[in-house]
Amino acid sequence: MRHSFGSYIRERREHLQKSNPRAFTLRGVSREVGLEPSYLSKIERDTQPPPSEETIKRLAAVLGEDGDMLLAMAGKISTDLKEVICRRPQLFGQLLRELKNQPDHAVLRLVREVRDGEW
Amino acid sequence: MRHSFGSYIRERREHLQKSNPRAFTLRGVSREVGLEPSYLSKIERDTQPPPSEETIKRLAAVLGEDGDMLLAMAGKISTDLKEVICRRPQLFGQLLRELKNQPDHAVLRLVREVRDGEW
DNA sequence: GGTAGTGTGTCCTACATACTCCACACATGA
DNA sequence: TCATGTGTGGAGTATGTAGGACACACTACC
Repeated sequence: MRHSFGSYIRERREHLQKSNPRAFTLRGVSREVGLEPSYLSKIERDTQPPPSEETIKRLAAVLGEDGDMLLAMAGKISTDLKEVICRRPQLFGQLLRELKNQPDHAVLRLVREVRDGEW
Repeated sequence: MRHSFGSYIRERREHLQKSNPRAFTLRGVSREVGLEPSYLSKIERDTQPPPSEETIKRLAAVLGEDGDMLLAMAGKISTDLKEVICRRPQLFGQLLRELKNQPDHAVLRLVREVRDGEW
């Protein structure tokens, strides 16, 4: 992983700040997300571990980032995905371990297969 | 889910106890797993929430159960699977949400496809 | 030269997690 | 009858999680 959670958030926020200097200050974003500025500051500098799943999702929404990806950078998985797996743990466990070392395009092909119903 | 985590553990342990009365007492298993008997007792009666991932895995080994399944009953996912997903969160997120409502046999077919390299 | 807005440092807290420790009551066989 | 083994009850503890409160220093503006 090239970026830690915090440094990525900071980079993204500062990027957005370039085209909208007033809204995307640390204080602006923290207000929007519903956090204390000092807390977000510590998160962005990786002083503090990443926040909770819910907070990460709100943060993703405000920054226009993908929730699953941000959660992954925090080492977490969305509860709705967790439920999918927990409902059929052996089945999906097997599938995921099988796909672990497959290249992206192979997995993607599978996704399309299922979606387009080619079976 | 027909069973809670605790009641399932208890049932499985008592089943094994039938063919091996000395080894599969609550105290015997708790010693094997490395827990206090009172703690395991509370877990089996769902007084206490399920234990940690590591403990669940040791418990699964002692009881001859599938780790992923026991973890799932506790609402958890093995860290190795978590890592697989966190490495490519969007890809696997998409796949899992696509497969969420597919029947078992369809998913199983996918598993076999990948394993047998039919592509 | 105040004041408004920026990020940051330090301390604190409430709650959850993952257990242990010790005492107890009951049953069982020697 | 008494030591031994069984499950259980209640209390306590250590560590982690998820933040909040508040003061501070710097900058820019009027």
